[in-house]
Amino acid sequence: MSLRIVFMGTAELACASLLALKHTPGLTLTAVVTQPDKPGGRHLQLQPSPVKQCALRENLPVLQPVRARDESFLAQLRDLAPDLIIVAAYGQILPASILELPRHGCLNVHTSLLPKYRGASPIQSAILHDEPETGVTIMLMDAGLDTGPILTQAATPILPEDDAQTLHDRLAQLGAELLVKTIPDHLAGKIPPRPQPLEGVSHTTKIKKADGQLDWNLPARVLWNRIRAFTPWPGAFTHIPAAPQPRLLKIWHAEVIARSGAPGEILAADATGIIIGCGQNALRIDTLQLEGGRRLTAAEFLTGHRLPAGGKLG
RNA sequence: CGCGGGGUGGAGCAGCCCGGUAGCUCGUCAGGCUCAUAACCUGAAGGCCGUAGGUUCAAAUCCUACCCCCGCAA
Repeated sequence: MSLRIVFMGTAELACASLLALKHTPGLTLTAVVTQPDKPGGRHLQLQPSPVKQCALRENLPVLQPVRARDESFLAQLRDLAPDLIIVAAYGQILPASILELPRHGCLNVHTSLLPKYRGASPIQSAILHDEPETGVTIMLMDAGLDTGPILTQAATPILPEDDAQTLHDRLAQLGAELLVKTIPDHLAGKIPPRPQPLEGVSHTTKIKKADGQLDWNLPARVLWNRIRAFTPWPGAFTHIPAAPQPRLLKIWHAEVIARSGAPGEILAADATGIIIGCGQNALRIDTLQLEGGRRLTAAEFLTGHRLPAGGKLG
């Protein structure tokens, strides 16, 4: 008798887990639940979520309730009679009525080492806080926000070359692997759910576009972490002086170097990078993008744009 | 029809408003200088100016449609 599973997820992060479940023998994905298509992209056209696209490629049935708490959806879910629900980056709070529905409960894949970084932006937060490592947690969901008891965890170091994208990809993979390893043990009752410690709890909030604005008065190390945390979204940015008005300049990649200068000042600009003074030390920008243009290396950028030393960014 | 920027020799940009010899930085190639060089000097190659129409004596430049890239917003 195959185990009946309903998968609930929306963001790209969840796709790896969905695929892993799909290819695990002994499990039957009876439905994939994801958020409704939303207008987005350049012409605000309706776009299916990454999970929906993935589910359709895998020929899995898709449900897109506007509100997961609605009675009509609950009725649908009951008809599916899931033994287990897996939730990953779904984007809606689930009511107790859903959490209590499957006899094996609802498992959540969360990309942090809980109880640290509960909430919306665990990956970015770990980078911003200069953590040496982060990881994924598989937990049994309860009514709170990422407060459920822990089943399993796996850690991964945050490397200097990591940004939110690379870390996201690695955690998505790690989470998927951990998930399929955890499920059989959980079903067999071999994993006692471990309540989250009260010590070390922290919360993250949704990242806003404005968070990407770089304040050059901050130490280079802090800005470096911001750049990595906000790549690829929302992007770390500053402004370059221009007429009639300053132009948005996105910073994709930079490194901290030992050098000092006025915050925001262009200390040097050559093929090896564009060096900007910070509150402490300096940042050497390697990869950047002017609004309207594509992403360029510092060398490419400088062949077509003048950035005289002494100019100020902000 | 959400707002906006852009497609110009291999790369990045200027020129477009005020139509009329396609320019700059870098790269490539050749030669020179040098102990030497990614440095410097000299020279050369390389472009149907996104596509298709239109206006005009003449279009990269003005008009129309389409394709593609990008920023904002979501």
